[in-house]
Amino acid sequence: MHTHRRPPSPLHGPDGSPLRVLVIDDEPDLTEVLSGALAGEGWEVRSAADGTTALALARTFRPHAVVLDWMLPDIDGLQVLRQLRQELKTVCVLFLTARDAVEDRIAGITAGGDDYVTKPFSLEEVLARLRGLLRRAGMAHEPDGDQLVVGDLVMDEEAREVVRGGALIELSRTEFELLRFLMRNPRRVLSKAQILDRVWSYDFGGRSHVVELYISYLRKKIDAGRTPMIHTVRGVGYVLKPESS
Amino acid sequence: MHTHRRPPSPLHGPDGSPLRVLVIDDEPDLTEVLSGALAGEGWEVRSAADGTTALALARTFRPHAVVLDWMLPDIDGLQVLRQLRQELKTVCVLFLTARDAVEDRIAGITAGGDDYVTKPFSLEEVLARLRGLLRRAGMAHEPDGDQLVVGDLVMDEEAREVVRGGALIELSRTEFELLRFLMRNPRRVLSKAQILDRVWSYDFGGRSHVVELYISYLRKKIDAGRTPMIHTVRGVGYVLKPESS
DNA sequence: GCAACCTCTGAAGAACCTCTGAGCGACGGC
DNA sequence: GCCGTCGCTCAGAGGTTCTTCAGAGGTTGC
Repeated sequence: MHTHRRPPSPLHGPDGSPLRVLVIDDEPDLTEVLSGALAGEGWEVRSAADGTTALALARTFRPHAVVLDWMLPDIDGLQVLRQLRQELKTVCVLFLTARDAVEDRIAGITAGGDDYVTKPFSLEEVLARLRGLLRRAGMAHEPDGDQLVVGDLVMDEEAREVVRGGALIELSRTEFELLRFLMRNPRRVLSKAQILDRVWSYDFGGRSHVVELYISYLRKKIDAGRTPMIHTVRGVGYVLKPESS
Repeated sequence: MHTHRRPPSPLHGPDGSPLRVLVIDDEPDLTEVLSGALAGEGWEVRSAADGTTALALARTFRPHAVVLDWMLPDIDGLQVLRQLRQELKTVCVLFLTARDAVEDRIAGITAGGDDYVTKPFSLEEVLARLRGLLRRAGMAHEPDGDQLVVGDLVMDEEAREVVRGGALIELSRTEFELLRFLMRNPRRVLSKAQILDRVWSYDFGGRSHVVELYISYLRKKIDAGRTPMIHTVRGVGYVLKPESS
């Protein structure tokens, strides 16, 4: 299911070992999906459903990154964070929180280099944030920094800027995430289901043609009056590729 | 080019070794956040929760700078300072004190080149003070001195002066710190949470739209009638960037 | 103690984004 | 070629997010 990306090339940390991530969440479905996606990106994944198990596991697994649900059955998220920090000196933590739990004071989290994502989130968002954390922590993920390039189309993820042939292109949030997903998988046909799974939040009941709609928005902004880069593969999905092929 | 990319790059002292800072504070949350932020700026960080531990640690760790809470469970801050001074000849000390605590006594101390910040403080404030101390002590932090430049916008941190296109701009304290944070991260989208975590004090329960408000103040002063440099990225945050993109 | 200034709150309105439904067009099989 | 299916796009409702105003309360400096 999650086989996009050159499948089994594991990511590597600065020490040469493959990058390890620990997913801590008590909703089995969510854990499943997250783990799958992360594994598909080349991470070595483990998961735990509560804080105690997680901490025990972390001791031997020694993850480079942790995806941590703020609400756990046993221990509170901040506690887990502190413990983790104490035992592993360099670890990046990405929190998952309910939208209105932000008020519960996650203050200071982002200042310490960590980050958080509010539910419901899209996989793209989680993966992107994680990449950002890693990059900032110096465990280079992609060597070429935060520039995504396909043909004359360039995306700067940090600045959230997209440029084609020198012209700056304004994108909405969803448009941006869709394009990012396409650009991360150039020359590869992505099905609408795949796109929906990655770009839209996991609880989206999408019955309608959202993907087509947003593809059409993107085309208007990106392909407008130029040689098109977004191609439809009838009955299968869409591909993004530079003209030359 | 000019951009200060988030350093995985450690800071370096005059002797070439990475800059070391020791955080001495007995509130775990605060220590956590401070350490995280400092590490994120490229410091090598250690922390201690009381004076005795701190002094022992300092002996082997030999920090270039120390962030020291005035109120410690065991020894009094002044004592610690004296001891530190005796064992490390060149060390910069930044005190953390309660607002109404013994300002006069501390005033004497700062004469020695050290500095202090009163609680509750913002991370920006602590980090900036620390940079100032280092610079004054000759352990150059940023080679280009204390000028922040983004496009035609210039900030002199020491003088607390901001100029755009030749015109001097008056800013309140919060406005200044917000702008400084933006200017330290040009062309990079900062989320409201990040801004809140850095610019507002750590104990701020901020429920309302303070960030938006202050962004609007800044815009009125900085972008007024010019090509805007502060841009909203809907659903994500704000970016500061010079026009030429 | 007063004036000047600053910070934050609440609320209202504006701007913007997302998704739905529907109609039309394009493609491919027969 | 004709028809059915699949894909494209329009227009708009509804929701979310941003902006700004006006003012209360606090702080600072005189």
